[in-house]
Amino acid sequence: MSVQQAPILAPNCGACPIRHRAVCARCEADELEALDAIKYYRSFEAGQTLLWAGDRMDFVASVVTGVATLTQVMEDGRTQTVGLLFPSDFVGRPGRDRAPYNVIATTDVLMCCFRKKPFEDMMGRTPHIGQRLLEMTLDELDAAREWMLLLGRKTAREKIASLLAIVARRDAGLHLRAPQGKLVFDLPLTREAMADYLGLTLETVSRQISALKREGIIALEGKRHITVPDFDRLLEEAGDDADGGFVG
Amino acid sequence: MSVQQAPILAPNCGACPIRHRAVCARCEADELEALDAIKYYRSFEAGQTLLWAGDRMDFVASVVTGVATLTQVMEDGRTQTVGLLFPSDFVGRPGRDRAPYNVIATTDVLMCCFRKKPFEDMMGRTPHIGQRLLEMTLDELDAAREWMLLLGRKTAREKIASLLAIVARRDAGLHLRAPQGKLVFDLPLTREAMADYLGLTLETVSRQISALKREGIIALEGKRHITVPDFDRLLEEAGDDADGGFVG
DNA sequence: ACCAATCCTTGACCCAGATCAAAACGAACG
DNA sequence: CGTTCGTTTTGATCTGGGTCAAGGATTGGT
Repeated sequence: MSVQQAPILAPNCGACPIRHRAVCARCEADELEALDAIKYYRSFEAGQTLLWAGDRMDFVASVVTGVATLTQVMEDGRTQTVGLLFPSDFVGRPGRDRAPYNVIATTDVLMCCFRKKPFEDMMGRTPHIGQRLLEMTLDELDAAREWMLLLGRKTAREKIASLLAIVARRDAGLHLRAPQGKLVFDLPLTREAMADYLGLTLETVSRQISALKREGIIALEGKRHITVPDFDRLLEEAGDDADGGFVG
Repeated sequence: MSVQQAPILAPNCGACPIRHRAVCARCEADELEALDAIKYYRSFEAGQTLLWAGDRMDFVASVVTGVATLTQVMEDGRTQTVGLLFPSDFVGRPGRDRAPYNVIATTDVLMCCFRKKPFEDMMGRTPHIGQRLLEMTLDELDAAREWMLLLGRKTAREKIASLLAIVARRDAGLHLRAPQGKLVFDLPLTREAMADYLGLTLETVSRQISALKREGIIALEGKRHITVPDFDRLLEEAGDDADGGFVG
């Protein structure tokens, strides 16, 4: 929770949080400066809850490094993760002041924060930030709906393959283009966190990962370090059509 | 598909599509007029596909009467509905020109359409329409995430109860407040459409509805007409906490 | 080096919901 | 009115993934 100096922020964090997701071509120098003036950093440890559902939220932020989840919990404890936050993803909603979900760091996380009031003022003055925000929200909506298909209709194996494909893509440097061929990355989630995102139990996650490994679709070294020899093959297992899913 | 004169449009359709969802307090008279000038109506029959995924979409629209679904289909035919559109709901996304999902009328539907170009121009001129659109998109995102919890973690019975609760609420006149006590409405979906939305098979949907009926939680007359003697009881079955879910 | 705490894997068994099959119910139509 | 076609219900059976239980690995603390 310590406030700290900015570390190496390229290429994910400039002054402008909007730029985190994709370059905001129309961000003017003076706008960037204005944002610069109100930003601050916070870091969190793996496993920490950054924010509880219902908490007052007086800032918006974007992830600089690490991965966090948005998670919903029923009274009886059943848990569903409804979003994954990678570096460059945005948290918080202008105009709303309560967090709707638990936000949990699944690895160590560094966030770039802006107090909400000045950020909203800023939004009012520079309309294309609002436009960019609408676009990002539409992307998230598409991602959520893609995930609904996964939760409602995919098999356990397809679910796992889909998740691996998404993490691989995001890890491989935020390109929108699907990477080809061999790919190496670290899983930023425990088996349990994967299960919560996929609507499965951790045992099923473990079994399916073992199966994919046994069949040579992935290789793993330790519990978290994954090698995908043939990314297209993985996509086939994911049951995605053609373009292989979303980027949200 | 015929273009026709405006029927009784109160309270769902004025000139301003933004007003459909909730009153847009800041819509000026001249803005409403401007929108009026570019709107037109289209009607569709139950079962008709209004729009195929991938279609070029040169308009935005809002539902005036009837219900439609947003549906995703995998190559092998597995189908998942990712959104329900009730009267006052908005379709289409400024800045994107392809429909991402099939849009299917599940009852006869009347849409109020605006050609995209003029609508976007209009948005550029009146920034609070953009703000309202962002807010509506955030609502949809919340709804999608609520549904992810349902798809990932709820039992078949809870899924059915949740869907009935949502339809009942929307049908009962678009109040945000949960209605109390007795409630009567018509299901705008076939068993199959319900199954596609809930991630179930139609047989399971049928069985669970029969079970709820047998236990007196609902009564039905014909296949579609439903009476809920005690709405709070239904909410309990839905497994929602306190406020009982979403409005999106 | 040992212990405790996490996290992960694997096995045995079970059950909610899928699948397969058939019959009942309307509504539309000659 | 009988026929047809789409929708819904119900029954019988199967199975993917959940549940329960036992051990491994890995890490960090003392």
